[in-house]
Amino acid sequence: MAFNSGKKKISESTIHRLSLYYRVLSILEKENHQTVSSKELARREKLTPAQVRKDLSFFGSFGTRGLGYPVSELKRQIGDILGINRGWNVAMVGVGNIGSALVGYKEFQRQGFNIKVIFDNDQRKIGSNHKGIIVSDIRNLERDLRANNIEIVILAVPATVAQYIVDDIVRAGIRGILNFAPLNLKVPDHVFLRNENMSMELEYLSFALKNSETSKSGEGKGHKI
Amino acid sequence: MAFNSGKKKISESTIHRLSLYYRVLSILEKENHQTVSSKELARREKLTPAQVRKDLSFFGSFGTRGLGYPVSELKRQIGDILGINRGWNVAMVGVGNIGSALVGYKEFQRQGFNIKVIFDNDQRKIGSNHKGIIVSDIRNLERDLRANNIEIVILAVPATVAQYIVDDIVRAGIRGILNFAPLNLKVPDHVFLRNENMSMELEYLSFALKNSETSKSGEGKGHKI
DNA sequence: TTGCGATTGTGAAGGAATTCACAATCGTAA
DNA sequence: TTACGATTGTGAATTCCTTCACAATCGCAA
Repeated sequence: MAFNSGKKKISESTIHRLSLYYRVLSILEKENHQTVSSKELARREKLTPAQVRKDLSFFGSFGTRGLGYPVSELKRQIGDILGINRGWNVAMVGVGNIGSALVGYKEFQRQGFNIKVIFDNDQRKIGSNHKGIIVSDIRNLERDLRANNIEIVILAVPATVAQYIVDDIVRAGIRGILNFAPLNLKVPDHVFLRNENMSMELEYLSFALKNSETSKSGEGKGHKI
Repeated sequence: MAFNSGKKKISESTIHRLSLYYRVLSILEKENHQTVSSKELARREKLTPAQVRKDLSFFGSFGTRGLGYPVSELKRQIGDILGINRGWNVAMVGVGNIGSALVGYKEFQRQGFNIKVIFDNDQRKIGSNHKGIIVSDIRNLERDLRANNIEIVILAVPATVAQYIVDDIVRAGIRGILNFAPLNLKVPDHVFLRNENMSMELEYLSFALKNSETSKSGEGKGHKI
């Protein structure tokens, strides 16, 4: 393929799978593999080889026929596509249960998401040290987001106040928000909002277990009822 | 529609959307709405009314033409479909950052997932009290999972030990596992394993932001490159 | 009791994502 | 220098998912 000149639609699932490939490639790199085939990549992620090749083909041709893909090189390329090689300045808003756990979550840093500022409204927390970062007063949200060149905000506050805070965040010029609060937030069109709903997968398990009691299902994509 | 006699394939997305409907219905119930139309439900979740109706139609016909769906009744029905009304006994394995945050996560209980036991291998944590639950020694994993009739396990341990622990969990007869460790675990066919990958949505944001700099995209499903 | 606006439930159509299938092409070994 | 097994990249075929479009039918008002 020539180059990524033409505009193509990339599906959400493809992007999510790139994340998976990236993670496996990191592991393969540590295990000193030089190359990897679409077959092996697929096996590790429970996908088909064709799926892997198709996903990658949207962005270019990274492999060598007969050999496979160069592990480190492909990892770097996917990192470029996802935009995680460049690194991002991230702020955490809310240092309750979830928020403080995520501040200490190594995986984020490893993927290039650097938490630079933490906000809370609790006077007892403000000024305290969380994993080397001093908690800021949420009343200075807009000012401190700008001062630290924050590009992405992770929101881990109670649902009751989430919308007000999002409005502030948007006003500060932030265009990427990851929301952990269990509600649907409103943002302008130019802002990217993603929701992390941790109950969802538990509920899927619940559904699967409930229905497997009668109709013993294997590992297929869907479920019989 | 008659009844759910025939076996139909239900897609993963449909189940995930049921979770969304359930959450919105809980909110509508609190706001004292008696009925809700597919149009309104769709608006709140940024879906199409047809999608909402089709999803529900897989499981029965819950609405009234001209009126919409009865909020509380539909919520109960979806709860039944997802299997969350009956409640589940859940164990948390690993009380590090993520694990201890999730133990205190109210949303799980609210959806019928009751954390009954907590395990860790750290002698300093074993015996200590986490949100009213005494941390058990992971060496008693199999015994205590059985003793407490645990049906679902949430795994929040370092990637390095996750597979060993999963093997134990499977040996204890558990058939539902929610994994937070960043790796792909192997389980037998009869066990349902779901992965929660919190970096994934951040990486999607990264991709979206990176690509929006040039090709200003709106709120469509996919992304141009 | 009839008529009307609103909304569901669902086959059929349309669109999107996945898989198939194979030509192209690599590294390697004789 | 050629022959071969392996593997990619990709149009075409297929499968899966979403949206359309409309008959069916409800509550309500006159």
